[in-house]
Amino acid sequence: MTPIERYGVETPEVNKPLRADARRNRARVLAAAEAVFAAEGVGASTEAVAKRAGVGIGTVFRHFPTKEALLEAVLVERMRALVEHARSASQDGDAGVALFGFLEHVIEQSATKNAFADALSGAGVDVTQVVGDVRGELLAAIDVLASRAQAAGALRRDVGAAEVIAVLVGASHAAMWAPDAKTRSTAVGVILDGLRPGGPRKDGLR
Amino acid sequence: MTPIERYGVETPEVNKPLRADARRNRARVLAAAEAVFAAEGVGASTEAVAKRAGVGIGTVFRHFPTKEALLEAVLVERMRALVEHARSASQDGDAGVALFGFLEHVIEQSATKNAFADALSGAGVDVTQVVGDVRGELLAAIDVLASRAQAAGALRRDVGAAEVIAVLVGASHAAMWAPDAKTRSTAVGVILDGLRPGGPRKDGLR
Amino acid sequence: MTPIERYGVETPEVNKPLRADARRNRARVLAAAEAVFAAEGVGASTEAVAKRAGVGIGTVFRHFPTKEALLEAVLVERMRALVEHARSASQDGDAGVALFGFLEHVIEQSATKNAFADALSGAGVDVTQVVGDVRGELLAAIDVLASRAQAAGALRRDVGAAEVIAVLVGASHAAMWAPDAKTRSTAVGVILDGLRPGGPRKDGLR
Amino acid sequence: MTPIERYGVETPEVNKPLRADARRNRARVLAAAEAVFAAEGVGASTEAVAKRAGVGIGTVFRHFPTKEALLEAVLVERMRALVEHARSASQDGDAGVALFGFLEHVIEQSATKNAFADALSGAGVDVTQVVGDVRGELLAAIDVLASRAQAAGALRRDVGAAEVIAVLVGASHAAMWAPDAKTRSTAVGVILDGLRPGGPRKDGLR
DNA sequence: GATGAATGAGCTTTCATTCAT
DNA sequence: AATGAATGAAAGCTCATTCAT
Repeated sequence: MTPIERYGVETPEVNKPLRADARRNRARVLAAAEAVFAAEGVGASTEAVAKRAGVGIGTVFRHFPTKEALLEAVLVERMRALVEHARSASQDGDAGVALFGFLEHVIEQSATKNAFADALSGAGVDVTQVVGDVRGELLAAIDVLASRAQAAGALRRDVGAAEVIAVLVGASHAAMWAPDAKTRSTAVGVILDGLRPGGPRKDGLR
Repeated sequence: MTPIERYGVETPEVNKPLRADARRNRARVLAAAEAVFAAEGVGASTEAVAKRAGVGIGTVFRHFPTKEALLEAVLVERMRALVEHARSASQDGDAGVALFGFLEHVIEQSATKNAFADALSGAGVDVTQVVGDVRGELLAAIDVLASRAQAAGALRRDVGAAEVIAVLVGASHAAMWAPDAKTRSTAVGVILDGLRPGGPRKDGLR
Repeated sequence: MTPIERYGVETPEVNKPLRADARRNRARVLAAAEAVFAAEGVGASTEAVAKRAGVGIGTVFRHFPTKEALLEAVLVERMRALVEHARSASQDGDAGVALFGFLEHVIEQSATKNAFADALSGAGVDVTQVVGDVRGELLAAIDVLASRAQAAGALRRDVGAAEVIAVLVGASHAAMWAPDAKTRSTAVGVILDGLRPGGPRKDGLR
Repeated sequence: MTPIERYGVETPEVNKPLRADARRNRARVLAAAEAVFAAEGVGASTEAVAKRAGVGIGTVFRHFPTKEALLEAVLVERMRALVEHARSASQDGDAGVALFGFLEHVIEQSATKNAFADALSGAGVDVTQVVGDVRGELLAAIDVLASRAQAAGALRRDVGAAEVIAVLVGASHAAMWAPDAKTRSTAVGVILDGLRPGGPRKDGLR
């Protein structure tokens, strides 16, 4: 379910046909912002977002009253997509495949889409209440994946959802930093290996 | 060789006393830039750096012709410190302790010092030739640590210096993202565990 | 005749019931504009007026094609109220009480209602033809008050309606400027005293 | 003494020759602002001020960090001029001529220079500490004029400096409002007459 | 007729960079 | 060599006005 459809949820049959264009524009602005910020970084100008969305700059500010609000909305959007993905992954029969498949998918995207990993870390934006809500949902969704994986013996028992996310953030950045595909693949493999049981050394090395 | 001494390179014969203050100023500006950018992010104004250094803004631009050059110099400075640290760590008797001690030290700093981890990843700045040089030095220094650790059986044999750095970058970001000390400690432990031998699963899961 | 009825003038035959809401809206917008501009100054946004009036911004512009037209309408409205007041004051038996009572009432309001005095002076708005009509009516109404007061020996004979209004404008601003009630009362008293006979010094001081 | 020379006071002989141009520019910006705001009102753009001063817009903001600060500086400048004028007027032999000459001079300027009278009333700008200081000086300077005039029997005894200023503000606005020279002259005369002794009517009309 | 979303010129403000002193 | 005043190109944001619904 895309965020656009959420609107439909609150307006089951018909409500205000007036807002059809507004809705369309809000979605276009959000998509444009996602693309522009991914390509040029959060320093990209709001004007660039407007141009990309094919709307006037006033329209951007009508929907998102400050640039920070826009950034936040993009963040929330990205996190929401993660939540969706995590939830659908939980349907997978094999709990281990479900968890690690999800993690690898996210990491893969990060390597491509500049600053996608930052969606998880808040990327310089002061995370507010709104983000807090989605963050909770993400934690819950990943908790499901993690618990099932632990029950199936595919995940270390000493980590919770928060730790899994932290490791995911780390792996994403490792993937972004790696200069070539081979390094990236190996480094990510190493990090994810740390999550598998057989885990913490018992030899006292640390 | 400190970055300051590089200036001496351009005056092979004698170091004129005239340049004493220039040298001092360059160092002060660099230190100020490091502090200011760490505290306020790379968006901080050059003027703020000048003020912190106690010099006029013209002086900053005399030493670093653009803001990007200044950022780059800070980056190089940070990486050089890493190189120094890695080199001195190689002196440690226990190769495993040497490597992991170094890694944990760097990660610890990252959690504290805003954007220190970004020094390794280039932090939005287009890394140029100059950085390339230091990066080579860092790779070499870490290669020494890694090789010795592998010889001592403390590090997986399928990773090289590049992979170790990638994992380090990842662990640093994981540490930065973690909301509390316990999560941070566990997540970092998990990631570093992945580097230890006993490594890649043999069960065909990946 | 209220400003609302002017609409009727354009529909000489019948007042279609259709226009009932339009009329109501025009009045609500005008009242809202008066309140908003008084509270926030003429810099207040048209949107704020619409919100206060409980109508869409499009409705405001339907009734008043530009912001200046809206300001002008507010001005006319205020002046019309003054005219009404002056006319009803002329009914008073004592011509002196009628005039000075009117003046003091206007001044009192000025001290309270931000920029009320500016209604008389045009307050930065280019006064156009429409205002000119009401201004004529005001001059006439005050001329009646002044003439009667002069006949009764309560007003200097060397002033006409224009001068009385000028003095009234001055007294209003003096009242607005005065930092406290005592200063205000004394200053206004001084200014109005100048209007009473016994008037211009004959001692050659000016 | 112009505001420019005040600088000289603090730098009796030589000090920082560097600031010669800065001083010149500050004065030019201030003069330009005074002219532009007088001509177009306080809504005039800062850019217009810069253009008029023949400097870049950055220069305006270097000297006055916000537009409000610029407005305030203009205000202070105007008030300071008033203070100077009042002080030099106090030198006049005839105390009555000194006071009324000063008042008429100010009023005359108001009629010409748009919004000059507003310098006294704060004209929509939130008056801050700085303005407060000058206001105190103005009160003191006018107090001298008023006291001397009262001693000489040229001014009502029931008014103080605050009341004189309030009346002055009123007279200025009356002058600004008056549509023609004759009305202006008469109205101003009437208001100033109220300040002369012989003052409050004793006939019980008020 | 009413609505409010869209528009874009224009405003204030910041900041990297230049250059006269 | 150092200074900091001057510059002006953006950037974020507002608001009168238009127009599709």
